[in-house]
Amino acid sequence: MGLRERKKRQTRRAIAEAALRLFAERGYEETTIADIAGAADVSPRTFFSYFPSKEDVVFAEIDERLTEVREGLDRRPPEETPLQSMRRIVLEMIEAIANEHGEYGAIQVQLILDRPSLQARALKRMNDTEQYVVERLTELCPGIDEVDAVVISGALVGGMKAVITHCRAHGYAPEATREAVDRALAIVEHGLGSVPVLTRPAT
Amino acid sequence: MGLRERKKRQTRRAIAEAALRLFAERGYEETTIADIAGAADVSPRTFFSYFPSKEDVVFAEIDERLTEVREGLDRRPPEETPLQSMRRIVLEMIEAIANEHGEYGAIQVQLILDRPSLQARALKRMNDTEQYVVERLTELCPGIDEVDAVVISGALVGGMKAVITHCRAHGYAPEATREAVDRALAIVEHGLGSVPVLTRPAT
DNA sequence: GTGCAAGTTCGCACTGAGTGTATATTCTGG
DNA sequence: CCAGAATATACACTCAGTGCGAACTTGCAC
Repeated sequence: MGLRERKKRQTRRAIAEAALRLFAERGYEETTIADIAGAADVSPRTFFSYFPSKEDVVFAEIDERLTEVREGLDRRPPEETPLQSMRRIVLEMIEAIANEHGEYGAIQVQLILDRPSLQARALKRMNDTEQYVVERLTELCPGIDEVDAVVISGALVGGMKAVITHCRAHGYAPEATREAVDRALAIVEHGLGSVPVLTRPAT
Repeated sequence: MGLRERKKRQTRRAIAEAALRLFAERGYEETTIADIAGAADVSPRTFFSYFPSKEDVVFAEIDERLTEVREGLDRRPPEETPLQSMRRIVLEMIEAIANEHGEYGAIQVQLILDRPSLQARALKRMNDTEQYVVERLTELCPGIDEVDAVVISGALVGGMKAVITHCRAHGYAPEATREAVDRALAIVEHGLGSVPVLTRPAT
């Protein structure tokens, strides 16, 4: 790897870290591109050759994580059922998020949860992942009904979302996480019919 | 209702229609706030006292629709099970969308599907609805597990999303729609276990 | 009607995100 | 060391969105 590419990585990292640090210190809206560029020792214009927008810098790492999820889906051993794959990947992802806690990961999540516009972008990414799951699913199970595939994918990703939310609220204790994942997947597998309160009229 | 309020409604409508028309004619990015204001015969500054942003004008009607869904949830007869309520509300909503087809409804959906940033906002709204369903659910079924509630809500709204997507792709034929809704809800109710391809290893 | 208070529109000046472009700087391969 | 490519930067620009104060319209009391 040449000097050129190394420097590029370095600059990208410098910008991302400066941005996250400033966002944490003084807030997202209160930080301008000029501030970030100044802190990272580049020109404001250069910021945009590394990140297409101010929002994207928040998602830099998260995108890498989502790429890993996709790769995990692609690499799944053939003897696994789709549900087993999902369980494995979700657990891996939660663990990765939990481990990242010391760095800027927590700040990112905090930012995304606070700013509605960032929330919207995060949901878009989730949705893109959902689309990807649909594609893989139709590829994996030829002849599967289209509605089935979309609903299944939605339920799986929805469950993942639920677990992440739950874990953030209750810390990342490993057994509790595993429990939540299993509980979510049980519903996805056996249906809401297994939740009694839903099948009888409730006032 | 006084003259003041009538005029306000009128202006709001004029702005929204001018905006949608221009978006359809020359594209979203190619239309500036100044263009819209000019077409609606108001000052650019006035636009922002009716809509907080350019994006929001696209969602004006859709927000009303979502409000209706919430109201439908609030008004549900006590003898219905939550699943039955959901089926009813989804069918009502699809029908409303289908009827709106003659007006600017189609343009709105087209815009949202094309522009990623609008897509993100639409997903945010879906997610807010999901939150609302969770709240109603915990209110309706005291003592329900938190993970359960989030997964259930995610699956229901995911199913709704699936049906809307499916209907857009295949037209809004009433029986086909009902079929898709029932298919989606069947999966949600009885679980993925009822879809054979998922429970055995598939390559 | 007249006048006053409240609501509404508008013009103006401003900030900040993001883009196009031309110029300088830095790296790479020979 | 040099030619050419990649990268960084300065500059000028568009557009979304905000704050503010002045002008105007409406509702209401007298």
